[in-house]
Amino acid sequence: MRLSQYFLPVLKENPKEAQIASHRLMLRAGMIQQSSAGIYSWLPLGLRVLNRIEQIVREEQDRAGALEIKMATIQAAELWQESGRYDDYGLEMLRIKDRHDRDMLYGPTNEEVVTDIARTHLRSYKNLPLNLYHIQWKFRDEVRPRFGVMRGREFLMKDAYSFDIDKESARHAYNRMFVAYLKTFARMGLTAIPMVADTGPIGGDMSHEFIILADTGESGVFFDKKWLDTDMVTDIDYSDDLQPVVDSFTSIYAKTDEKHDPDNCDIAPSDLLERRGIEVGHIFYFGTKYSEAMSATVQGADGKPTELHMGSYGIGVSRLVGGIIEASHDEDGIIWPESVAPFDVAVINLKPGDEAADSLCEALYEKGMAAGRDMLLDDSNDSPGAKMKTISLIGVPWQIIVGPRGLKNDLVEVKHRASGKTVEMSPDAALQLIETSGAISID
RNA sequence: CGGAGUGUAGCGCAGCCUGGUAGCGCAUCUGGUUUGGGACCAGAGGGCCGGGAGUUCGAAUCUCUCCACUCCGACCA
Repeated sequence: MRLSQYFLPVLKENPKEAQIASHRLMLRAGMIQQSSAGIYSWLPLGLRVLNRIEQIVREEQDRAGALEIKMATIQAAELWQESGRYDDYGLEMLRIKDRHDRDMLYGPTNEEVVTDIARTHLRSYKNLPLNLYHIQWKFRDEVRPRFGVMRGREFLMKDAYSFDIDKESARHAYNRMFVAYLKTFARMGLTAIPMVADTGPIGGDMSHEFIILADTGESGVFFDKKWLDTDMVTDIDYSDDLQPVVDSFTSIYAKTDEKHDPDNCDIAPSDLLERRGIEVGHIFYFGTKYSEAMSATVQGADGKPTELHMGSYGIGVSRLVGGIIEASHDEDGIIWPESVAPFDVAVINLKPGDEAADSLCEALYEKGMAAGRDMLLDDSNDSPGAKMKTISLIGVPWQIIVGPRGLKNDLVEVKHRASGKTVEMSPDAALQLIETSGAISID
């Protein structure tokens, strides 16, 4: 992408309403624009990041054996009346009437719809296990939206729903999602700690929240300091027995403040840390709560109708955009992990109009694109200082700076955003770096 | 939903107390000069001062009333 042809409305000044870093930086980097309280439009740069995060989530769900569907945003009230939640859910649910005066709603979650799909098509235990997920916009009419996309009313969520014949089998589904979440968040460069959590209004007895640590987080959490040194990357294969992996992670103390009991906590006070955190995922098993209410049964091996055992597994996709920024930024702006960055490499032409600089930038840009990298070419006429500020603000991981200083010696400068390191190298070496971006060090 | 605030140019703000022709910085446009960390000079455009109703000769300013947004708390991917 050429910056001169892009839509990147960066702000020099801090919007007054943005109190936390991620909100402030998303507005300043031109990623989002507020539409109304807790509702945002995603501008080109923000959408790139959102899409990359969504894609990582999708890939890991697919690898874990879940199947992608897409359920509607608008749902009929009847299904919710059947489950009993139409009256329970409260004012958070946005209720709508259609032209026939039928009660509809904008889905805040999808248990009812997916259970309806399951009961329609699942007839035998031989159809199981099954895990269906979708990545769809939700609406919850929060009392107090805040922190930009971290607590919006409209938000993008991945929600998966597992169907099994019994609790033991459901436990396997739960473990697969547990491991999938470890892999998903690790790919985004996050340390997301699985914590024993309250099950909330949905109920159930097996639940973990995945929480990334941040001072601005809304959840109070208590955990063993061992977590800070725990490697969250797991390369276990789904064909292996996942229980030991899950056990090894869940054996280290970590609970949200709702579940933590200071008088009944089995680790030494000196090992216990209290912090704030951002909930980016939540998995739970809720048994037959919905299958019972909605008569979702299959025929078991004994020939008798058996209620489905279900679990649901959410990831706040749009919230992750803010969460990653909270975890990774400095005074100059965002520092994107390479896996979710909107662009891989920025080529910054500090002397546009200069024939040598122009042609070198073009060559680097074109070759980078040909190598499959997402390139951003800053071919604008902004001052050098403004260019450097903008590129740092939007957090492109690698910057190739082309200007008169280097040109004299036929060199360019390569800057690594995360480390702040800058080195001079030949254009060929820079090109090689582009092609292997992330795989080599600039030391 | 309780408490506290804010609405004036695209963004950030002043003016309001004490009523009298709408201001500043940034951004934008034109011309010129610049070019290694948010450039400089000269000029220009851009506003129903959140909406409505009052008081007044006269309202951004005073009164009432809606609306929107923000912050602090209780609730949530």
